[in-house]
Amino acid sequence: MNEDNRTELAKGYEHREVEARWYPFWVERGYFHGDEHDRTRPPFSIVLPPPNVTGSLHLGHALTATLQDVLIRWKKMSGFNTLWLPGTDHAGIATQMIVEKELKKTEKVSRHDLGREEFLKRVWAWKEKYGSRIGEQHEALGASLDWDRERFTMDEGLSRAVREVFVRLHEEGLVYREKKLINWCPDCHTALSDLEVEQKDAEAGELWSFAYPLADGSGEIVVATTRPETMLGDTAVAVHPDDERYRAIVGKKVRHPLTGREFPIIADAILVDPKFGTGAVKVTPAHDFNDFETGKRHGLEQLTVIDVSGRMNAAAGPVAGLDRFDARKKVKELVAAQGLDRGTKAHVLAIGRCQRSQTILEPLLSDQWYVRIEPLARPAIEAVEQGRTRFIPETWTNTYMAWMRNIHDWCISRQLWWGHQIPAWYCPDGHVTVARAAPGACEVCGSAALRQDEDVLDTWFSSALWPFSTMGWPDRTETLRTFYPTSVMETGHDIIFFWVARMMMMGLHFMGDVPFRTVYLHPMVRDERGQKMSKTKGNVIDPLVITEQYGADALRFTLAALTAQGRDIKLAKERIEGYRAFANKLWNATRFALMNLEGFEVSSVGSAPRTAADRWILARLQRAVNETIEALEAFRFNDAASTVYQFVWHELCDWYIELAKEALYGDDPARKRTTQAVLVECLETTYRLLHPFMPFITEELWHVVRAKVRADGWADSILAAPYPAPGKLDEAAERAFGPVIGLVDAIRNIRGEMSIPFKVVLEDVEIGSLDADAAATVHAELGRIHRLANVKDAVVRPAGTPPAKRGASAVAVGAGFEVRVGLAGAIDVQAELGRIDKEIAKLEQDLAGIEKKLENPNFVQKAPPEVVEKDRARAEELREKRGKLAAHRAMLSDAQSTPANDAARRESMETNNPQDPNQPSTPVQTVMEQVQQAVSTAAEVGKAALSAAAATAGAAMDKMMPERKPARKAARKPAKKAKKAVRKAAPRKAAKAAKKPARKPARKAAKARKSARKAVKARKPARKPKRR
RNA sequence: GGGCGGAUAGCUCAGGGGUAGAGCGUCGCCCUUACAAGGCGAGGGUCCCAGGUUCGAAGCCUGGUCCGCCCA
Repeated sequence: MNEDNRTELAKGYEHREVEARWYPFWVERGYFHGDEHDRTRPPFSIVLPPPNVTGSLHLGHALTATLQDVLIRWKKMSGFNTLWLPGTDHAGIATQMIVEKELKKTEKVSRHDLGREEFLKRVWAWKEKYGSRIGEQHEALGASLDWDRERFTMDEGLSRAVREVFVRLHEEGLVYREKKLINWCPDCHTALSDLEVEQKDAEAGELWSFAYPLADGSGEIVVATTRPETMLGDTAVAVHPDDERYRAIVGKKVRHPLTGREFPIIADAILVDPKFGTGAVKVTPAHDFNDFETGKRHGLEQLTVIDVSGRMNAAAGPVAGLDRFDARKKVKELVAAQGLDRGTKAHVLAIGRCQRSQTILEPLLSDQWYVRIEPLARPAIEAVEQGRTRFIPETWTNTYMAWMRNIHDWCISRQLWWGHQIPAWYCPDGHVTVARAAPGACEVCGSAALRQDEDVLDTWFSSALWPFSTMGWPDRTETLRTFYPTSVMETGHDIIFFWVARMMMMGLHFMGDVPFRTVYLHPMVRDERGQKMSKTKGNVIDPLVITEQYGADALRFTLAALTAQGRDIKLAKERIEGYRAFANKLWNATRFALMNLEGFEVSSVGSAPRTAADRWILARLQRAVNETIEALEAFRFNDAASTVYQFVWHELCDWYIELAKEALYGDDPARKRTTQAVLVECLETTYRLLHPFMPFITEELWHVVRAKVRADGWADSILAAPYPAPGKLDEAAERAFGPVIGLVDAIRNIRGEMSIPFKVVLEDVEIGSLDADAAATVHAELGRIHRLANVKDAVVRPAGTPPAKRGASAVAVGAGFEVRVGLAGAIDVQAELGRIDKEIAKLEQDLAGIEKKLENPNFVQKAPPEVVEKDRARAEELREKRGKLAAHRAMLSDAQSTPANDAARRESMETNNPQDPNQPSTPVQTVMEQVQQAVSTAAEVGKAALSAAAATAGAAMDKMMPERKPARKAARKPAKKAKKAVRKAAPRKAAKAAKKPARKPARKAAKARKSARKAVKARKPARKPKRR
């Protein structure tokens, strides 16, 4: 590792080089290892939701990995004994299908050609080959997984846990085998659980009616169906018991027109809706779930007419051997031929499809294994009711509860080869022996001729055990003792039923405690058009592609920043680019620091006291730390990310680094040293704060700075360093610096509005209307103000004194300060006056709104006193500001030059030979004339620049001068900025309470304006287009 | 059919009874020696609609429209 000697950085952040360096470093030093013997630190554990072993991670997995790694790294740095346990899932159906497909393609063989044993060998080989990709992807993302504990659901240990659970549940009567109607996929040839059935959006189908003749020849009864082929399996016709139309024929028999079978007309209030169709329903107990239940109620025959492949079987008589959909047509023809067709109507219906193959499922009668779920669900409901496990976002609690309370027995057998073979053995007499290991003899008859059940268990059956099977259960391991229950289950909300609910049930049943204290369900990641990512749509993105292009830190930060509660994530590459820029920003901030830390060592703390700027940034840092931790604790990843982002970019970089240059480039060694110390403290703390989100770059920078400042006391890895601790906020320091920021903003704004380039030094600047504290701060920080606003020799008036009144100036009135920028000869006084009038009018409108509110006795009496007080203060602020502006207006008005003077000035400008505008120290008066010329010309050509061409544009300018854009809002905007500055400087609540200039009118006035606008807009034909 | 969520700036979205926010994009200026993956400044809102509660509603309640998702 060469990280310890480098003390310089490349000009831009190169993620590839940096990211390659650190993962091996962390792994080799064992930072990811959870210590099951450590009882000194509190445990914090997460089990990684195991991805499908033969799959490849997509961005949903990247989100999972990111959020969990954020939690783990944060907790680890916060002193917890962390464990993040990785692993993969054998994903029965999916994997088997992939391998079968591949075998068909490459070797042109089916699994049946190979035989079970050989096929399983192939799957294992496949797993070995592709399973490693998931590891590489996690590595690229920086996931701090404890690889020593990596597990696979088909490992011997986990398989043992599966058998143990199955056997115990069987012993307890909670696992049973029964012949019932199940969802069958004719394509995958397996049973599915209810959850694996996808109800697609309503599909267009048709409702076909036909008549069953009564067996006694006394008439007919018309029934309707969406599945004509199943009529061959009909064993009853049902009507509603209260239906007068059919009362007389209930109990009679009908004769099947195609097979001649006779079966009864029954009355059933549950199945039949008399208002639907003819009010008579055909009943097919072996091919419809409702009919199955009806059949049980009435003791009807269950006649299976469709086989496991979806073909009509021998019992289907005239259509035997046909595919079910071909049979559908044929049946209609045959029935029509007998004159019994009673018409077809279009009908929209929901069709259940196989989650894997999208094949239309067939309800099929067969022997399957089930888990009796109600006894398991009850404790899982109670645990959540009692708050032993809580859901975040909370809204998922309802979803969980609703499903748990309405849960059906779980069909767990699958007619697959890839999976945990069911530990049940059958003797020739059909007795079942369930055992942990292959039994020698049938437990009923002692027969030794045993055959193991060929089916395997639902993959989710083994996943349900994941939180404890991975920790060594059924043995009572130290790992279980230390890390169970896990702290957080973090996964997508799409598997709340499949997985979360089942883990709850199994954990409670076998461990006697919930599997996790908190369930955080994250949103789904969609593409930038909001579409779900899927292989069929081809919009699946491999995280490796993104990490390669933008860096893992950028991807991680993006995902965290977009993870707000309650909405899906639309991932756009612009967003990732933005956060890559953020990484670069931090990189360069560090680069700047390194360039200015020559000779500085952490041990050599500066002797000069900290300045207001120093105290300000440290206070802001503490606030960022507190807010980040608060957000993390509430799983508000987006808030945490944006807090750090705002601090780093808009406070540390935009302000403090610029402020620091004053001292760093100055010649006061003590001040310089203090500044260096503060800068290092800010950066170093930022790295730690940011580390969980951006592990690579923070580790890199930490090491470089550590070497530069010889901080031998720092940990060997940032991951081993403590997370920044929450602390007391220094609101006084935050507030105290407000005027400095406000002033700089105000002057910059005047520059912007008046089109004065930064390079032009402002030589006539006066600061006033400060209170005593602010005046002291401004005095002390004047050098920095000069630098940031490019001002020379600004005059600070004594506390309480406004700037001197002087014409041809722009004035900004902010919260607690007033600044006058002299622009002799550069101001269009008339326009400036107009602007001020407008501004005053606006102020008055705002003021009127507030005053009206304050005059309302209801408001004053009923609103909380602090709200009233705030409005009073606001009103006072507005009045004060209005006063100042009015004074400025009067002064300008007095100084207003006559039209003749203006003309004379223009005249002289034309004949003047302009100086080089790039001369930095050109007096403002001269430069301003050139600027004006340039701007007025440029306004026409759309490109304002101080160019020689503009300067010599000559006579054309004369016409344009009057049209020159006035310095719009020069006074108002600084106020706005000042408001922002106060916000920046003060805590949000304090900022709210602080006096601030008002921009927004009271609600009523706003409403009035709104309706006025509305009236105007109403004339426009086009309304705002609907989103989406 | 039942349930849940969403509708806020051009886009993507935070927020949530007491001054409407961010990122990106747009416009103007600037290659000011940490960063052009940058700096400075600006513009941009019927917070879906209609009622109601309240001193005060974008937020709460009721109803509606549209869009998602889940369950049957």
